[in-house]
Amino acid sequence: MPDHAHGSRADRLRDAGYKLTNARLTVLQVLEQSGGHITSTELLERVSAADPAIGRASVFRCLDLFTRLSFIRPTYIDNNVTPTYVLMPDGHHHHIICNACNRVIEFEECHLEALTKELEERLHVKLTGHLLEFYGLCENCCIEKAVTADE
Amino acid sequence: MPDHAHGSRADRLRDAGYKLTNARLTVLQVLEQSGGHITSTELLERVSAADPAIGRASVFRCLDLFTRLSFIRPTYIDNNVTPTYVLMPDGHHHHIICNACNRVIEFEECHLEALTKELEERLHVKLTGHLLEFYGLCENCCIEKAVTADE
DNA sequence: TTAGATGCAAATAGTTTGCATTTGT
DNA sequence: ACAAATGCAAACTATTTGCATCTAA
Repeated sequence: MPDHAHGSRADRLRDAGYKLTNARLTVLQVLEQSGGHITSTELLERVSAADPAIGRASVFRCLDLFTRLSFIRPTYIDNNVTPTYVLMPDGHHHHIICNACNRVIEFEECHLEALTKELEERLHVKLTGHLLEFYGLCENCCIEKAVTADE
Repeated sequence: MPDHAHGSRADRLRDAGYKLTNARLTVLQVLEQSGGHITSTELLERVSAADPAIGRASVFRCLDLFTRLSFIRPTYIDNNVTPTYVLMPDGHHHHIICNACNRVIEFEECHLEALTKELEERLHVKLTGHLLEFYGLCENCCIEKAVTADE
């Protein structure tokens, strides 16, 4: 078997009662090498390149499973294209999407620990992760818009 | 023309240079009557019921446009189903999605004003809205899981 | 050993496109 | 008047499903 160095998530898979199959480990590896954002189309290509024996359906079954386990979350980055899956390394992820050029700017801090705790207590829920998306204009598009407005 | 009582958003449409067509006003009305969440399939049905002359393609074109204008945001609530569009009344929206039963619990407060301001200053961006999604287990599913674990 | 997972290929269904026609401004 | 927007229906494409086979535990 090839080198699959992703202890933690594979462990979580096994602990939840799922088999550590080649398809699952390969998809996991491709996701983890994606740098945080990957579309289903790109994922299909890369998984197929890594191991042509893995079928398309299995890749989609992995995406389902990993979403249910909060490893990833599908979201729409480019409008009306195939979904983009974002990795949620510690159960959460945050980014800004530019409405003009679709650039994605990531940031780390969210200061949502207090809100998480408050919601869990008030609503009697157990929270395992979150996704925070801001929408607006990136620096470049702010400048362009200002220039356009001047003309 | 029927009663289209949605001043603010229609105004924003016009101000951005878009024509106030029957298709757009009807889709806007259906979205605003949706209570905050609606799938593209449901939307198509309701628009068609409201005015059978409106074509499917126009509805999708509206969804695109309204997303670009930050009136709505597509998201995946049920895993792997048609996208759900959430209304962002004041540019933002927040909810909790139960990973077990897919129930959506909305909440109002997010305390993100300070973070918004900080990001705008630090990254030189202009932010117009945000979506915050928490994932986890709702009260019912927490209880069920506890019961199951006891058996 | 065996329930769970896979790969395949066909079926499905949501969404987009091209174009002639209509409509808001 | 005329650019923008529409409706239609055909084309597309991503995703799902059914089933025989395989495999991790």
